[in-house]
Amino acid sequence: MAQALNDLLSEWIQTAFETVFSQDVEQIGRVTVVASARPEHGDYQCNDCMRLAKVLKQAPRQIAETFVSAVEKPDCVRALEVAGPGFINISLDDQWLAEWMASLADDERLGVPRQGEGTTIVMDYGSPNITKPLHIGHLRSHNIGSALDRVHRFLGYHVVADNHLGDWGTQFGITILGYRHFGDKQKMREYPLEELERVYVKSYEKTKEDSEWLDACRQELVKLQSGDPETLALWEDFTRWSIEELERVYARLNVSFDMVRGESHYRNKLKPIVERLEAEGLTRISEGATVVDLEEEKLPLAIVRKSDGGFNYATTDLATVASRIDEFSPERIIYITDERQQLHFKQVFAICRRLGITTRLDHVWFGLMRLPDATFSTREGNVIKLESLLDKAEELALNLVRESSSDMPSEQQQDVARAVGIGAVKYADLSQNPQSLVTFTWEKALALDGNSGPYLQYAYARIASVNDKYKVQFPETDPSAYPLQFTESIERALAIKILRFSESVILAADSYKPSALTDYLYELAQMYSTFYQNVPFLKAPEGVRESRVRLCGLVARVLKQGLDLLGLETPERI
RNA sequence: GUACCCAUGGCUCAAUUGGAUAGAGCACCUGACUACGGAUCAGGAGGUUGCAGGUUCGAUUCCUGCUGGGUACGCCA
Repeated sequence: MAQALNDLLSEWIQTAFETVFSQDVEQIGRVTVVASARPEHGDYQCNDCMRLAKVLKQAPRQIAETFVSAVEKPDCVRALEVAGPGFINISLDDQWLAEWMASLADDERLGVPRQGEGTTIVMDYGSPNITKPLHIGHLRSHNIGSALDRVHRFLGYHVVADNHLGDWGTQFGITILGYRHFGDKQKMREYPLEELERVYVKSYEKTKEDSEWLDACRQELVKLQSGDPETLALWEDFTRWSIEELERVYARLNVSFDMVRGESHYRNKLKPIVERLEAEGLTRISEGATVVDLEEEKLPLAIVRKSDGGFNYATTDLATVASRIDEFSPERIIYITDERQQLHFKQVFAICRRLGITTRLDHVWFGLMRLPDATFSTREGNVIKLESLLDKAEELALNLVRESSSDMPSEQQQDVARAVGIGAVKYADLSQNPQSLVTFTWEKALALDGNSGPYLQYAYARIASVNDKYKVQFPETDPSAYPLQFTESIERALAIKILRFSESVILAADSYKPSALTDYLYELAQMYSTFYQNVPFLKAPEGVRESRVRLCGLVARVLKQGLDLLGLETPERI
C-alpha cells in the first residue's frame, strides 16, 4: 500500500476532472477528496465544484452533474452522488472494501506508507536543564516530542532524536557556588538532584540581594568554561548524577533518545560560529556585545556574544545547527519547546538563513502548563514533581485493577497499573492541541474514563479476551479463511475507520499534532465499543462470526500500533 | 509600546486546515435480557462559536478593529 486512501482518491479525481473538462484543464487547479463528516454524505466527498463555478462559468451543481455522468468510476467506488449546492459524495464499494481490509490484515504496517523514506530529520526535544528534578512542566516536551519522534520513524523518516540538555549555562555558576557553601555531602549521595536543587534555590535567592555573591557565581562559571580542573570535576559529578536520574524517569515514561548531548557538547564551536558571522559581515558591536541586526526580518537584534566575552544560548543554538548539519545532513531540524522560545528560534532561524543555511528549521511550540492559581517555577518552589504525578497515577490505577481484576496475580496487577496509570497521564497531555495552554489538574491528568488512555487500553484488552475465547471455543477454525462481510452498518463503518488509520498517522506527523492520532484512536475505540456492545459475534452464525472476529483483530492491531506510536502500552489483560 | 498565541454548552476539549444539521468526554437525568469483560453501551437535556464589522456561493476556521487572558521582547536558557 503505497498511499493512504484519501490521497489515492484525490489523485483519481484530479485526473478525472482534467479528463472530463479537458478544454479547461489549466484552470481546474487542485481537486481533492476528503472524508465525509456524516454517513448520509457518503464515505468521502469532493467539495471543489463550488470553487470551480467561477473558472468554468457554470453552476456548481451543473459541473458536479456533468462530472458524475461522464466519469468512469474506479473499482473502489460504488456510487457518486451530487448533493446540495454541488457536493460530490463518494461511496466505497463493499467488495473492494472487504478486499482492502484483507490486504491490511496481511500488512504489518496496516497500510501506513513509508512517506519519509530517505529523509533525515533531527528532532530536539526533552532538553531539560539538569541538576534539578523534573517537574510536571517537563512532561510536554518529552511527551509530545517522543510521540512525534515515533510517528515520524514509523512513516519511514530517519529520525535522529537528541536530548539537548541545559548543562552549560549560568545556572551552573549558581549551583556550584551554592554547593561549595551549603552542600551536604551525605544528602548529595542519597538524593543528588533534590540536594542540588535545594542548593540552587538557596544560592539563587542570595544572588538577588547580594551582588558580590552574583559576581562570585559568574566567576564560577568562568572557571568552569575556562577548564579549571576542580570545577570541571564538580560539573562532571553533577552531570552524571543528573543523567542517571533522568534515565530512570525516562524508563518510567517510556521515552528514549538516540543521543543525549548537552549544550556543553558544542562548547568549542561557539567561538568559530561567531567568527563566521563576523566574517560574513553580519555583526556589529553594541554596548560592548556582538549583535546581529534582524531589522529586515522585523525582529529585534540578537546577541551572539556578551560584553564580558561570554557566549549565550543563541550562540549555542547556532553552533548546534551548524554541527548537526555537518554531522547528519538532515533535510529538517525540529525543535519541540514551550511557547516562550518562539522569538528566540525566529531569531536563530533568521541568522541561519543569513548564513546561507537552507535546511528546513521548524519550531514546534506548545502552551505552558500551569497550575489553577499560578504558573510554577523551581525558584518559587510551587512545583509538582513529575515523579509524584507518576506515582499517584500508578497508585490510583492499582486500586482500580485490584477491584476489577481481583483474581490477577499481584505482580501482574502492578504491571497493569503501571501501564494504565502512566498511559492516563501521557494520553491526557497528548490528546489536546499542543498549542493550547494547559492548566494542570489532578482530575484531568488521572482521568480513566471517557476520552482517556485507559479507555483505549480497555477496548484493546476486551478484544484480546474475545480472541482467546474464540480460540477456546473454535480451536479448529481459522477466521482468515473466511471472507469479510458487512452485515451491520456499524461493521462497515468500522472497516472504513480502520482503513483511515494511515491518514491520521500522516496528519499527526505533518501537522505536528499527536492529538490528530488520539482523536482518531478514540473514535475507533468508541465505534468498536458500540459494535461490541450491540452486535454478538461469538454467538453469531459461522461465517459472520469469523468475519467479525477478523474485524476485531484488525481493530486490536490498529489500537496497539496507534498507542505504541503515542508511547502507551497495551496490556492483554486489564 | 511591539510581536506571537488563546477565547466554542456548567467544566475539559474536537471540528478532516473554507464545506452540508458545530461533535465528544466530565458532571446531571432515564434506561441496558446474571453480560463475548458494566473502566462499557443506548437515550435525554444543555450552543447567537468573546464583541463589532468585512471577504465568500458558504466562516468556529481567513482579514480589520475592540474586549479579556497568556507569553516574549540586548547581555538567563
